[in-house]
Amino acid sequence: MDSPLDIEDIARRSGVSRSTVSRVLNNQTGVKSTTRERVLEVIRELDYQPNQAARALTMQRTETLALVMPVFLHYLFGDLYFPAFVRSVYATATQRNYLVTLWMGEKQTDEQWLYQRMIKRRAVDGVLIADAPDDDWLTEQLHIDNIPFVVMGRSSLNNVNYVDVDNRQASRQAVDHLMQLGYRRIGTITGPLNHTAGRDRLAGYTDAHYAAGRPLDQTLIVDGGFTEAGGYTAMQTLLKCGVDAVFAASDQMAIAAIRAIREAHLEVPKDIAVVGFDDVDEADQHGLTTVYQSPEAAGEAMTNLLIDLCLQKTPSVPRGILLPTQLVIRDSCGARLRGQFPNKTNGTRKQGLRE
Amino acid sequence: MDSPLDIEDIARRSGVSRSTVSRVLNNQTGVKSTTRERVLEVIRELDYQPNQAARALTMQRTETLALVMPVFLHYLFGDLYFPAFVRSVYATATQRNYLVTLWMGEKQTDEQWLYQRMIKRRAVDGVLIADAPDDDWLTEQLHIDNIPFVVMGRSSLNNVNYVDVDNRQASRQAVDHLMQLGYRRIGTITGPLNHTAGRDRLAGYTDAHYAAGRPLDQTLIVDGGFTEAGGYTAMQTLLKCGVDAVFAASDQMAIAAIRAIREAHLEVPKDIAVVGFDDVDEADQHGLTTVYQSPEAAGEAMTNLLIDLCLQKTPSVPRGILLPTQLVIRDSCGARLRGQFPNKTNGTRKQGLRE
DNA sequence: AGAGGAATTGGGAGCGTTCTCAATAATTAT
DNA sequence: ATAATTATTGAGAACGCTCCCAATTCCTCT
Repeated sequence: MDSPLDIEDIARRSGVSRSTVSRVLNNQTGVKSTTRERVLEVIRELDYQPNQAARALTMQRTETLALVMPVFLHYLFGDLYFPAFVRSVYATATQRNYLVTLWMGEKQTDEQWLYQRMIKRRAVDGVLIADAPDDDWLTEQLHIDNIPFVVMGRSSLNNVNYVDVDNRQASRQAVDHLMQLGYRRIGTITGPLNHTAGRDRLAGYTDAHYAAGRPLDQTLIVDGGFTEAGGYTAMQTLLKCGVDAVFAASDQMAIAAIRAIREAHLEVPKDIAVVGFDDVDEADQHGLTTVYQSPEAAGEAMTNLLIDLCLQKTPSVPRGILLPTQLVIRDSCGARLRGQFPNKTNGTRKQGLRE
Repeated sequence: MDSPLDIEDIARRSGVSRSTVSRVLNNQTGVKSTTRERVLEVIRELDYQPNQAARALTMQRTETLALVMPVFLHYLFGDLYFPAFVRSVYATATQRNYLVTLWMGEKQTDEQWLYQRMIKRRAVDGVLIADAPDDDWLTEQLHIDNIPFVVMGRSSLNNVNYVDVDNRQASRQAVDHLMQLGYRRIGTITGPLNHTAGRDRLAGYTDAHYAAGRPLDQTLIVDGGFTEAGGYTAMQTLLKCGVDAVFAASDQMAIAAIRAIREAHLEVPKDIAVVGFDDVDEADQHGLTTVYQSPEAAGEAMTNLLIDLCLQKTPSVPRGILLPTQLVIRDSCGARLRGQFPNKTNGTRKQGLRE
């Protein structure tokens, strides 16, 4: 009673061979429907499930994914993006009959250990990387060992499968929006330019200018390094150049910029309009117009892509998936002040982005 | 090259049989040290790790644990307790060479699916339950299937392995503290009494009274249901009874109580002292004296207990582990106001609790 | 040197599946 | 009715490991 059932038990009880039971289990064709019913009945009655290890051994496939998370959890769960992302990964994996194992290494040694334990031992079929570490030792290693993986965020390396939001397109849309509202001198606070997201968001800014036939003023492009402090000082620089609007490449920098503007005794959006990127939780409190990206869509896309990768053994050409975004109009861009977007779109989102 | 190495490869390369390699792998005795070195060298050189599925199949042991989390992550990660707990579980498991798979079901159907996929298929050896659900279908089922598991929080059922803080002792200590400070009429806002934590914390309150030879005034015991709203109204009730101190069975209720006190134009701690339980993040901002419990200690204890359970096949008598706590003195109890604990203990913790 | 014993080593079975292929049963066509 | 198909079923091997036990090697002691 204590030792679990095996496929032979089911075979005996239903008067067939284990081959037939196996066929029913994996619902393959070529089993007489009456037989199938009988076997299914026994399986249901005994609540039998095939042994994971045995199945993995023969099939050479564990149907389990690893999810690599940023090292520091408290940093991680500072906003609701990651929890939602993780949930989505789990939901999608579950739907496709996959298990997910969290990879949560602390020190560098843990990383090594986890690699041995999860990858080398073939405890998982593939890896989801939720953050792209700077020295992508992991990425490198996975590549060498030919293990399927998908990273979040467009990688500068090619040959890497990734899922990202369409930073360039989204940024362009944000800047277009400011232009439509009539702003003449639009500055931008960029992320670090050795970072793809930083570059892509700047590219969107320049795209908008080219498309509008406006010249690019290099003095209006200031690096904020994706940090609070960087955003603050960048804004101080921009204030000297006389801008009437600013596109910040992250909400964190945008919020710092607003602070800098207020401290210069100017008003947002009356004197200077601000648009951010990310739509973090605080964005709403600050009335920040920004670009929303869906963690659910990202998790779903990554997971589906990875599972597809795991299932086909022939290594295919790497794919990059760009997810759509949504501009969330709140107060900081001045659209409502100027009577546009009166109160129809009142700064909420999430409708329509995912169908 | 793409197909991973197997034990025979190592055997061939080092000129021994797979039995010997296996012995080296599991570092068993009875291998000549020169042979062992040679094999080890080859293993290191080829970066070989034994196949997880094959090993699990023969050993009847996956060396993987499931960690069942509360369903709603955003609720979960509202404070830093769970992240720290999860980290500790992972660290401990890693140390003992175990993998951890997150069990994160959304709907009831997911629960069923996960049970089949993880438990019935024997994908894990045991289960850690981070929250005790009301209808413990899971607990019940694990019991039936004779799967090792450990729950967080003392269960009302027996035959269950659990780890909990010593709620009773800690509460008694908190109330003792109030008594020592000279408070005469100490009320308590309890958790739900069909909840072991609720009962235990009330028991600590009564223990303190008995030990001090003080009679128990039933009107000073009010149920707050572990909720914000419950704590608030409970405090309003207590205000009518004229208390000079209150022990709330959770910080959430304590903070609500403080609000109620202030709204009655009274001061904390001058007019009424308040002590809470949990030491949530907000406790510090509110200057709340409270009982700290270590998520690291809990995670470590649970994980070690579970692994011990998994390793011995003979079902042992269920064990309950009670963890120590620490009273964190801040302002709300009035100890500092009254010149006690001047500024030596300044409301920090974590030192000394774990060694 | 030879026997006795301990230290090492290797071969075979088994863990619970799936998959291939041959065997059998059922059906259809002649 | 009988051969020719086709649908269904079962037996055996393989997946990569550990464990048991027998075989071999190496010492040690007379």
